[in-house]
Amino acid sequence: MAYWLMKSEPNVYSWDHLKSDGVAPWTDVRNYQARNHMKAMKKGDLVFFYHSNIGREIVGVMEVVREHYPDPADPRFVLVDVKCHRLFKTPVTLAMIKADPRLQGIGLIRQSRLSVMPITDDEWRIILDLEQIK
DNA sequence: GCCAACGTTGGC
DNA sequence: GCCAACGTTGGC
Repeated sequence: MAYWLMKSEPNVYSWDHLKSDGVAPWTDVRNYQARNHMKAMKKGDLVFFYHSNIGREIVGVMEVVREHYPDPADPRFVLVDVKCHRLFKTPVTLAMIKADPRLQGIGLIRQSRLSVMPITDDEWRIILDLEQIK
């Protein structure tokens, strides 16, 4: 199983929106690198939900329930369907991630504009640790 | 194919 | 509101 992180501005589409939608397509990715990551996602993969701009924190974990299919709004890009898996007890903030020497290689820091990125097993475990610590 | 101009993302 | 990073566009 692989791990990922996807960003959304919570005033546009937040964790609570997904929670009330149940299963929903992840829309509006218009970057080829991000799209390629979406194409690599498999059913059952887990995905950190990051609130960008407002909050700047990982709020929970989603699960991929449908693998990539063409975006009807622009067939050059794709959608995946996701659902909420588990809400964090406390969000893991960007500040916490930046302050952790073990997470300096994470895409969230290295490629701050990328909205869909892979997360290594180590990074995944460290972030779950940070959730417990706070 | 290069690169300047421009637009977007997202942290601060 | 500013700006750094970086992707895209279009002229040549």
